[in-house]
Formats: sequence, structure tokens, C-alpha cells
Amino acid sequence: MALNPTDEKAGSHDHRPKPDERRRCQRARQAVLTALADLLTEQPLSAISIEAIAKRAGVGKQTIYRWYPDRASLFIDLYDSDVASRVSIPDMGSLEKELNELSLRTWEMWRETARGKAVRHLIATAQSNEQSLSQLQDSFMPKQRRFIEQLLNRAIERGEIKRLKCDAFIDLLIGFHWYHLLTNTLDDESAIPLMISILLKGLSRADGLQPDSSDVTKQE
Amino acid sequence: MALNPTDEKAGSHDHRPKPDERRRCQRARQAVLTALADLLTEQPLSAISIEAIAKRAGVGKQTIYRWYPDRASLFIDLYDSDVASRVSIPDMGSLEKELNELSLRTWEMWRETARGKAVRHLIATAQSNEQSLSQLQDSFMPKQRRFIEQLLNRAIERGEIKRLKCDAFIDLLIGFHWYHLLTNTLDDESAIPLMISILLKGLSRADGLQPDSSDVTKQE
Amino acid sequence: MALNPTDEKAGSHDHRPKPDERRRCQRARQAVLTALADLLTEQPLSAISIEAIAKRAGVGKQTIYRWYPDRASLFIDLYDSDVASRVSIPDMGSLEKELNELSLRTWEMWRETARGKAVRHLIATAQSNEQSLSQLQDSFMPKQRRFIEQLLNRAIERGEIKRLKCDAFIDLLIGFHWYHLLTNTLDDESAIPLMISILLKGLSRADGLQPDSSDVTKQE
Amino acid sequence: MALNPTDEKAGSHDHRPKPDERRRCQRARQAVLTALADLLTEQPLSAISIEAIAKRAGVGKQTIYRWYPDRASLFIDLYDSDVASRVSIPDMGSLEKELNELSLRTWEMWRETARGKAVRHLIATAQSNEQSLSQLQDSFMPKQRRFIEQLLNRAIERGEIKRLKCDAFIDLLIGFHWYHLLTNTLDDESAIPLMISILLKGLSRADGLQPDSSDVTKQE
DNA sequence: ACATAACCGAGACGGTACGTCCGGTCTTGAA
DNA sequence: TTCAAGACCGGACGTACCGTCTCGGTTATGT
Repeated sequence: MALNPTDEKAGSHDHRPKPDERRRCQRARQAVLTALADLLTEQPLSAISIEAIAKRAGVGKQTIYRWYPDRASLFIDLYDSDVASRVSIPDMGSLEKELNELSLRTWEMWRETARGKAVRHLIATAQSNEQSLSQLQDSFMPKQRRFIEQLLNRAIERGEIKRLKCDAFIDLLIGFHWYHLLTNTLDDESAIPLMISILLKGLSRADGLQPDSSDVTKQE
Repeated sequence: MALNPTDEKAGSHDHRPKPDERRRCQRARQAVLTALADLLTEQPLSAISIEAIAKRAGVGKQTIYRWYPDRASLFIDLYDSDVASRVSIPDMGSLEKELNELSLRTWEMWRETARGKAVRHLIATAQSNEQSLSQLQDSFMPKQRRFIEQLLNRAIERGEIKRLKCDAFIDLLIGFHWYHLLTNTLDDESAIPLMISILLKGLSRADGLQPDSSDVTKQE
Repeated sequence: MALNPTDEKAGSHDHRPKPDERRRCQRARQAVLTALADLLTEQPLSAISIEAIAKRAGVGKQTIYRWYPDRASLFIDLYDSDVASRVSIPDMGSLEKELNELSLRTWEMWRETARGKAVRHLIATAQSNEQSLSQLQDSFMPKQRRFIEQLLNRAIERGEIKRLKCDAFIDLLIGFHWYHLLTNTLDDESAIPLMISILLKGLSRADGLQPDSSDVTKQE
Repeated sequence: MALNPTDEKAGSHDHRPKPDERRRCQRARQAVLTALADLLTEQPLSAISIEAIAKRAGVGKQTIYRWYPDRASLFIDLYDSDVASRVSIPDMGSLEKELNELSLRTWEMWRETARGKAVRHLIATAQSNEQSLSQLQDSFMPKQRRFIEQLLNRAIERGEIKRLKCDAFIDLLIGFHWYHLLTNTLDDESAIPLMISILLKGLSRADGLQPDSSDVTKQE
């Protein structure tokens, strides 16, 4: 049986000419990201379109499509570009405090820079576009989870909690935030510490008590 | 002097001519819902459009727009029409068992009837359409929450848990499911009992231990 | 009652982005004109729609709307594109003969190329669309009149008739043809020479006999 | 017992439910005609639709469709209903004067009662609807021609002109008016007497001079 | 040092779907 | 039956974006 060497990626007959990252015009890149950021703050989500971004940025549409093969990539690039740093959490000695801090800062950033809208658009887009969904899964979500994992690891080092790889915990935490973001229902930020306290109680007791949940520590 | 009550100016905004629900053609309504259900099972989410639904149903587009002022209403009507009954949970004596049952049945229904896609489209749509968001908030979400509240109330009556109105608990539970639905990541349903056990442990301890979360029981 | 505020007033500060004529795709232009011509010969007038033309031409609707701001422009472009030349009349030494020739050839062309239908659609369209009416007035009618004016001028040079600028004469001639075209009543082409002989007799005597029509020669 | 007159039209495979003229509601009929007349004066031609007329008249659409099988019938009914009388011309002893009077009064009526718009719509409609075209040919046009024929007959009785049945003459006269009506170009009513003088000169000389037009007097 | 690629802006292109409007038919309840 | 009201199916309207494709013009690499 003869393997076709050109077909490394199954099903990919995508003969895209692979743009040369070195020659990328940084001015254009910045213009696009800035334009998108501006539109997000000024316009309703329904007014965000590639065409509008390109026009606002003074950039050809192709320039966007060249560097961002799907919408998700663009929004993720924006999200990463200048925002990640805003939510780095120092060691506060308490996981609960740190999670609260992380959550509150995230919401603050979502609100103030309209990045919340970007996330909403990103998630919405991924529902009807396979490539965008992949980007969401492979690029955006891991980064989001890593923030939380860092805090968990720190707590483990401090001996605050037991060593465990509990995806469900992170799912619950992020799911809570997404839920409120997507439904625009976080009337009261006091819901956050409450939610975290519930989660942490669940976590602290997850060290092998009930037989039907004893596998928590072995998950994954 | 007779005042003409039919004032054409009528500063009121929308003043839509209010279709007469009694005269609604049930055949058309069913055709639309069936067509939508079929498309959801057969087509990718990106292929779902009002136009496609109307064509498939053999119905004029206007007939859809007449009864569903926004896309969300349509999807919610579908969701309600024949699905709710599938996830009624009998009293199983254990909240944990019941929540597990509810979750598993929900995912089963989402999968088998493609109603999961409907929810995904519904949520995505609400991101760029204010009216749809309102429908999501006011019509879809309360119904979803009520399922869980019923189980919680039953557990309270059984004395299994203390009386409490803990929105955060429900947010966490639903948020978890939405998160996995929207990102198409529920590879393993064993994550569900794990998640529920975490939640329940948080809940069971929420009865006024730590001073900073003692208000759990008084919430709302 | 919601009155639909059609754009008829429209101070026409319509800063449309003015498409760049140089970049116009000639293939698309030809495809549109050919498709329209074909539809005119094959279909009843009621089946002629922008959508049908675009589909037949394998062209996006926008491509039509981009270059033809109103329906009239499209039909006039078709009419001009390949038809005008068919009715150029050589000097035959006699105005009557030439007018007969022009008329007969016009009807022949209207019939054989279905351009008569185009004119009918053009005129009908202009009745309910201000822009189309303007196009009819400013673009189509002058060209039609010029054909006749040329013959008249030639006759003047030959000394056949006196110098005069008689709009009414042309109005009568064109009016006659339009009348029969629009009502689909030209059962017998022998009506044409008869009509022309009447007109010409009126013309030949118009050289200042009756005082109340002496201004014929000064008209405009 | 009266015979049911609905089956008069032979060859009609039109299974229309045969409206009973005797039971026709005159209130509804008047309301429709008045509404149409009002819309014609108040609205641009593009705003005239069956739906708008029905709504304005406070009448069901079916009531219009029942009595007017095509749009043309409706407009002709309006035109006939109250307007014809306005252009009856007394014997003025001179055909030219009478034709001028007829023409001027027609334009005056067209303008003042917006009936000109009705005629425009009528003609436009006939371009894309066979039934309407038939109505135009069989009902509207003959009536219009009869006005002129009456004047011609009177002139013949007076001995002013020779006996003749010259369709072309009438075609020219009506064609002239239609042309200016449809193109909204009758800037100056002084064009009318000029046009008529041309026509009449043609007519007065049409009594067998040139051999090739000697058949004028034998026409029809 | 300069040819030659790839970039860039602009925007035309073939399409799909939007949400609205109207045509013409059918249904309902009241008179 | 007729009428007012209006729901119904169908289909065209004109617009907005999609993602692709030229088109000159402008870098900026690499031999």
C-alpha cells in the first residue's frame, strides 16, 4: 500500500499558499486588532463583521483572511494580544482568595475592554463553523484553563489541597462564567464568591470519602 | 367631538399588527417545527436558516416571521413542543441519583433528537440579537432551571438537604452542561457524576460553617 | 397604519460609493445582457425579474445592482448595446420613404429580438419608480428622438421640408409607435405608411399658413 | 326566475365561483373606488397595491378580487365611475376647437383628480398581465377612442371634413397624449394645439391626393 | 543592487440569507 | 352569499456579508 506523502492531514486538500509570517505587515495587524477592539466597544455584537473590521482598519479583506483562516483565530488573537497580562494573579496564600480575584478581574476586564463581547462572538461563531470550533477547543480553552490550573498547582504546593487533576472542577468554574457571560446575567458579583465557596467545599472533600466519587483523584 | 382612537402617529415603537393566535394554522406550525427538527438532525448547524426551514416545511417565510418575532422564539418553541416530557425525573430517594439521571437523560435527548444543536443555535443567536437574548433569558432559562429546582425541592422535603435557594448551585450545574455542549466536549459521560458529586459536597456543607459563606442559606 | 416611506422624496444625497467603471468585469456585463435578452425572447414579461436575470446569467444580484442603480438603466443598456445600429437609415431621397423604413425596421427589430418587450418593461417600470423615469427621460427618449431628427435634418438639407424644430411632430410619431407597442395592437403594418402620410401632410403645410399655428417654425 | 348569467364566457376553464352581481355591496364598491382615488392623489404610484387599497377602504382583499378579476378592471371602473362625464364636449362648430377642448380638459382631469396616475398604472399593469392587457384593449381603449370618434362624426355631419374612418388619426392623437402622460413630459400645454393643427392639416389633405395614401378614406 | 516574489489597499465577483412586501387564494365568524 | 379580516404559500425585492479573486502599487528578500 502506497502512502501519499502529500496527504499528511487526512481530508485536507487545502492548497493554501502558506503566508510568510516574516513579511507580515505589523501595521496592518495592529490596525485590524485595534479596529476590532474599537468596534467591540462601540457597536452591538450584530454589527461586527469582517467587512466592517477591514473598513474600519483601512485594510483589505484579504489581509484579514490571509492571517486568520477563521473568525475564531482573529478573536483569539485579539484576546491574547494585550489582555492576558491583566489577569495574572499573585500568590495570596489562599486558593479561595485567588480564585475570587481571578474571577473578579476577568469580569472587570471583560467589561472594561469589551473583551466579553469578543468571547461571546467567539463562542457563537464556533457553533456554526467547524474550524472556529477547533480553534476554540485547541487554542482558547486550554489557555483559559491554564490560568486556573496554575492557581490549583500553587495551592497544591502550599499543601492547601491534595494533588489532583480534576477537570470537572475547572469545567464548573469556567462553565459558570460562560453561562453568565452568554446570557448577560451577572447582575450581582456577590454571586461569584458564593459560587467559589461551593466549588471549594466540593473540592476539599473530594479526597476519597464516598465510594461512588472516590475516583475523583484518579480522573483522566 | 369624537376622538378617533386609531391614532396613526402612535409614538409607540413597534406596534406590530399582533397576529391572532386563534386563527393560527396548526398544520403550518407543525410543518415548521418538524422541518426544523429534521434539518437539525440532517444538516450541520451552519445550514439552518429561516429560508431552509420554510422551504422544507412548504411554508411561506412570512408564516414563520409572523409567529416567531425572533429566531430564539422558534427554537424555544421547538424545544418545548415535544421534548420537555422526556426529562421528567421520578423520585429516586437520592438527590445525587436524580441529578445524575436528569443530566444523563438531557444529554441523551440532546444527542438523539439533535435538540442539543437547537440549544447551541439558540445560545449563539442570542449573542447578536437582543430580542433573542431576551427570549433566552425570560423563556428558556427559567424552564431549564425549574427542572433542577423541582429536584432540589423534593430533596428538601425528604430532609436530604437544608432549605435554601441557591442560584449559584444551579448556575454551576447548567453552566457545566452548556460549556460542554457549546464546545462539543463531553467525550466521557463519566465526567457528569464526578461533577455532581463535587457540587453536592459543596451544597451539603453550605449550611453555615464558614462565616464568609454563611449567607448561602439566605440567598435571595 | 404604517405607511411605507418609499424613497421617492429622497433629496438624493445618496453618497453611494460609486463603483469603479474601469474595474468592471466585462464578462459579467455581457452575461447579464445576454441573459436578459434570452429571457425576453423566451419568457412572458411577468417572468422578468432581477433575480431571474442574475440566476440565468450566473451572476450575483449585487453585480446587477452595482452597475444599474435602477431597472431602467439595465434595459436601456441592453437596448443600446447591440440594437441601435440595426435601424440606421440610408439617405433614400424621400423623407416619407425614410420614415417608413425607420418605422418598419424598428418594428421588425422589436419583434425579432424581443426588444419590444424590453421597451414595454422599461416604460412600465418608469411608471412606479422615479429613478427609472428619469433614466427614460434623460437617456432613452433623447436617443429615440435623435433618430428621427437626423432624418428630418437630412430632409431639410435636401430642401424637402422647411427648417423647423417641431417637437410635436416627433411626439406624434413616437407616440403612435408606443401606443401600438404598449397595447399590442399593430395588427397590420399598413397602418404605418398611412400614419406617416398624415403626419407629413401636416408637416408640409405647417409653414406659416394659419395664424394660430404659425409658430410651428419657431417652436422651441 | 332569472337565468344565471355567469356562464356567458365560453371556453373559460376558469372555475371562478361566479359572483352574483345583484348581491354586490354598493358600500364596499364605493369604499374601494374612493380609497383608490384617495391613494392616487396622496401617494406615489409605487405605493398603490391591492393590499393598500383594501386596508384604506376597510374592505377585505377578497372583496376586491371577487369583483375585479384583474387590476385593469379596477382601474377602469374607477376611471369610468365618475370621470367620463367631465370631458363631454359641446358642439363648438370647429373640430380643431373641439379637439383642443377635449385634450385640455382631459389633461386637466388627469391632473386634478390624479386619474392620470390611474391611466399610467393601468397601462403599466397591462404590460405584464395578459388579462389586464385584454381589459385595456377591450374596455378602456374603445371608450377613449369613442370620444374622439364622436367629435369626428359631428364634424362630418357639419360637412367640415369628409366621411372617413381613419384609425391612424385617432392613434396619433391618443398616442401623443399617452406618450406625454407616461413620460411625464407635458411641460407646456401649448404643444397641444400645435400637435392638433398638424394632425388636422394631415387629415384635411387626406382625401385622395397622393396615390399611395389614397386609401385613407377607405380605411377599415 | 535589483529582480521577483509576497505583501498590501481596494473592491468586484458569485453566492446565500436576510427580513419585508405583495400577489392571489383560502378560512373564519358575523350579518 | 357576501362581507371584513387576515392567515396562508409563494416569490421577488433590495441589502448585507461571506470568502475568493483580481488589480496596481509597495515593500523587503535573497542571491
